[in-house]
Amino acid sequence: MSVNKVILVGNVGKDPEVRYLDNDVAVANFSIATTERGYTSRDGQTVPDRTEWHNVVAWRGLAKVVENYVKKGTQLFIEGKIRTRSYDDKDGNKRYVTEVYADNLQMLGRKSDNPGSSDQAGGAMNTSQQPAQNAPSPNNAAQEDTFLGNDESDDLPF
Amino acid sequence: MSVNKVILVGNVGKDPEVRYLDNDVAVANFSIATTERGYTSRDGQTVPDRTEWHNVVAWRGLAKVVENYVKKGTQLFIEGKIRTRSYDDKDGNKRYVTEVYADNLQMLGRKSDNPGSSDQAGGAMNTSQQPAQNAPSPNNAAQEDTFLGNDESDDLPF
Amino acid sequence: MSVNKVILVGNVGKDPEVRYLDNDVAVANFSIATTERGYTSRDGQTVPDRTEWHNVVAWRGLAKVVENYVKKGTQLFIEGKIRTRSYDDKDGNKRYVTEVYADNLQMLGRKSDNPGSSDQAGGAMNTSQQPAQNAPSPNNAAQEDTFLGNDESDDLPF
Amino acid sequence: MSVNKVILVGNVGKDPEVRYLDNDVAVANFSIATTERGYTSRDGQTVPDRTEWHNVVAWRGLAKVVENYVKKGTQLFIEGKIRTRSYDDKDGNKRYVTEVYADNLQMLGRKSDNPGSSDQAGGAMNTSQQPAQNAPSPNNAAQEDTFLGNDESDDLPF
DNA sequence: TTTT
DNA sequence: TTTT
Repeated sequence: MSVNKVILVGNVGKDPEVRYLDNDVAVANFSIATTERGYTSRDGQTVPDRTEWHNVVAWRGLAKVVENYVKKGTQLFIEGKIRTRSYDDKDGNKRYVTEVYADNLQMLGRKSDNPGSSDQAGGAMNTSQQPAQNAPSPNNAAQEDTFLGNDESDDLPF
Repeated sequence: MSVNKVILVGNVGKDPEVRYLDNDVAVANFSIATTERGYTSRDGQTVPDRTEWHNVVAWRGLAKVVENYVKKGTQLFIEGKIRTRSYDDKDGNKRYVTEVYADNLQMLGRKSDNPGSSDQAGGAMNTSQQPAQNAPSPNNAAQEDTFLGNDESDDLPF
Repeated sequence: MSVNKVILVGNVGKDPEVRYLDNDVAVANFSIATTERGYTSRDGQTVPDRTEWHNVVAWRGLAKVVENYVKKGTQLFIEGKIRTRSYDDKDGNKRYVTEVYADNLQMLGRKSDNPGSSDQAGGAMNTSQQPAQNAPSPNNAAQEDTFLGNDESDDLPF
Repeated sequence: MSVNKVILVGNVGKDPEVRYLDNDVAVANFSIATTERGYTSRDGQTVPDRTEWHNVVAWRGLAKVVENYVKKGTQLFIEGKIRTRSYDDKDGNKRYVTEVYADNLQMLGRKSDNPGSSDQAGGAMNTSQQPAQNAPSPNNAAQEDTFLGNDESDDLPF
């Protein structure tokens, strides 16, 4: 009876931090920036650009993709949800931090933009749409030419 | 390397059609309307309301929710993807129809609006968000039953 | 070159607070809850429901809609963006709070759910999609000015 | 009281077609592909990749961006709405075609990917959020002062 | 802290 | 064909 969805496209600010829990579960943390263009209003008021930094958290398979292919500057598409968690700061005060919990993550740009990336690099990891579970081939070959092999084009509608 | 996402909030036009395949997989079909408000532009031009009808397809668990709780007039939130499929019409011509393949579906409105619905009725069915979460800390008591029925089930299409 | 989009469907926790700035601009603040269903994993682990509270801010026309029609318990659809702003707490420490800045807001449920609402009450206020077009006609001419009126402007705080 | 939103990230199939109506309004048409990864299910069933082609329509400013910077292969983020329109085919039969009417469009990838693009080239065009664009708001009162000064900054909420 |  |  509710929906909590976030969609971001932006650039990663620093190389992500990835750690492994005792049970070998991977967790990645990084921030990504989105910028709203500034402008000058009719009455001459200038509104500058506004950059928002989002703290993103990714788990498991997604965290591994992050570990292997995401780095400072990478442009990403992220689909996830908002989560606010609390923690006690050094003075014992309760603090809150809001994060974007990633459910899906896609590396954007052309292959050439993600040099470190193998074919699977450019691919996507999805904690949700993954139809099977075991998800066999991560994000394989087929993806490389992301585009080419679409002979369906011909028989396309209209 | 790609995203195909649709989000709709609208009202169902007729009672859905639900059928079961040989393998007992349920499939539901129904249409939902979204309406854009019309307006009068500065130059006096009147633009009328515009209603769009979307053909929605739901499978498995989602189809069962549809079967049990969705009917003519029901207000729904739908998350899914666009799919265009072809078929041959009676004259042997190839025709195309574009549908919204539902991955998540939520009944909107108060419980009282969905009389036939039990707690789970008002709930959600989600083929995607599944067992994601991790984050421990709940978030706070007060909200607990904020919204009842939601059993998940997730599911999956082919 | 970036996208920052949030979509929420949830229930308002308390009656909203609406105030007017010196320039008569309205600002509304309220929180809305979204709940993720808990579940029991295959290994018997129970994950409880998890409710997230989102601080929402609406300006101008949207704030007025909030003032007139939104109250504790109201189910809303909200489209907006994430914004984190800082402030100094009583001890002079910099604190951060993340909010959802609403660009579009829709009251959900049947009319009967929103008793105080007139036709437009139940309607939507949209700081962005606004005059969108409708123009039935195919693709051409008639549609032409389809767009004009859209400038939008709206928004933005700070 | 309704929502009709589409979000796509994909690659353009061919160079777009852009034409100008008598009133100098630009209209762009092009198709973009999104691909769902195939997979092998637990029972050994192989599900191949599935590519979906979306017909996109952009107007005015957006169409000009398309004209100048989008070409075959360009990776795009598109936000828009679903629209189905009808037309009569050569045999006088009513046919329907579903399109994505773009409200926002972003070129993805690094600058180097969009060689022809100047700073604004790589930028975004938004028929909705664009605050600047003069053009006053047609639509509704509430929106009127839509923008003006933003001195509110000071008197911000909380 | 990123990007344009 | 729905809803407001």
